[in-house]
Amino acid sequence: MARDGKPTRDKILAESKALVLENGFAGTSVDQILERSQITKGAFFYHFKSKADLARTLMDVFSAEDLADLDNALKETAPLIGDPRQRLLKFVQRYVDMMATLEAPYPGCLYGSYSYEPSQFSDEIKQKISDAILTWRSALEEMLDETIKVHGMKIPVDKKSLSDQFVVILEGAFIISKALNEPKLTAEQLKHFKNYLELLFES
Amino acid sequence: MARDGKPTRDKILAESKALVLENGFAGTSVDQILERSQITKGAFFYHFKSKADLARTLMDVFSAEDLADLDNALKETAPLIGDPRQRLLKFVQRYVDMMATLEAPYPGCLYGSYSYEPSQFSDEIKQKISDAILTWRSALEEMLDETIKVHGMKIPVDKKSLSDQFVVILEGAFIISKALNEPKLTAEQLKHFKNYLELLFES
DNA sequence: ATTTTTATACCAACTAGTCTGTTTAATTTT
DNA sequence: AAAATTAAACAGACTAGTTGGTATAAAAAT
Repeated sequence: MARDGKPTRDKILAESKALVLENGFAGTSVDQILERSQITKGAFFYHFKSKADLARTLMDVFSAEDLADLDNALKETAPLIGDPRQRLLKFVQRYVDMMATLEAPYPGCLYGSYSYEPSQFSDEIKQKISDAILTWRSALEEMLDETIKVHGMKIPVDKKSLSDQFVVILEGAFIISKALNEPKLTAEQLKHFKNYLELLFES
Repeated sequence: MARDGKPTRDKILAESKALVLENGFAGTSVDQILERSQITKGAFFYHFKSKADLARTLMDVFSAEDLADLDNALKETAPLIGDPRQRLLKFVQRYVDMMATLEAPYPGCLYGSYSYEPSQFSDEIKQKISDAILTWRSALEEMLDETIKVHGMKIPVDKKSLSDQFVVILEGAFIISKALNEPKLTAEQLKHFKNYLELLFES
């Protein structure tokens, strides 16, 4: 048999992700990755056939984790499925709580990072980002549908764009939280989204 | 005296900004800027003493334009100062209308771009970004204060973070709009912020 | 009014160093 | 033995920045 390459590969992925969020992808050199990961060039190119291959893998891993977390949030709130309004609010609250624990601004989202240097990435990668965002849209739209069925809406608003607002606020809050160095800002912003939903679906 | 260098300088700034939003700052080479601007290296380094100098100038120009536009929006809505709720809503609607005219996703905001490769920029530049965002916060907070004095709030919410939400939604919407290639998304997202304010300050 | 000067604006070629990626041979771990 | 990794040299393209010189146009001097 042979030795296990997974720890090395995981270390490369973790350090690369952090570096990309600090420097941008184009601004991160392979040599920087080697230094942070404490590995050699041979090891890097053993695991990734190119820097572009790393970019793709980073996004694959990130989006898989992101969507797995969405899935968890849906499952955790599934018991409230009989009260869709409560379920929706609980879902949002889960992310409020998550962001409220941060002691430093969230280091950033690869969707946002990649979107600000789009020419560096292939269409395949951009498609993956788009797919992930649309998965969030669908998940929230379904919860909204159920809620509207039961409660109606205080004022008529566009359902699709309301679904998008969750991700929009997250992405925006990550940027502003970093720019102002205010770790709690993201949780506060999500709380406003929850407020908005509460006002829209008053009981 | 001598010939006028302003057109050249302006061309460099315009093309650089576009390139930075496409490739990121680190991902944009001076040679690329030369090619797009149809100038030579000598001309570039005549106008900017380094690439870092360009980064600083780009942000100076961008934030100045951004804050000038904020100032315009405040002045345009100043006649409604006697009805602070209407003024606030009109202020937001102005940006809804502006974003609704876009036929392609907004190319991006330099605050967001710079925030996703923070190591590339000096503290001075980051301070400029922070100052600009805080200026937005103050402007909205003042309008909110006046509105609350007259109308109160339907539910108690944090005023400072509510002020921030305008910029948060803009930044987030720029990213998601680009990622999904949906030009109208930004206007729709701002509309939700307006809805939220209307629900908070029902008459 | 014509020539000369001057500061600015700009160009083309060059330099020193960095970038990603390759190669090779030896070594370690299971 | 097979897989994972080190170490180091190397190539070719690209990087930011420099240099020495030239073009332009207005002002100054004649």
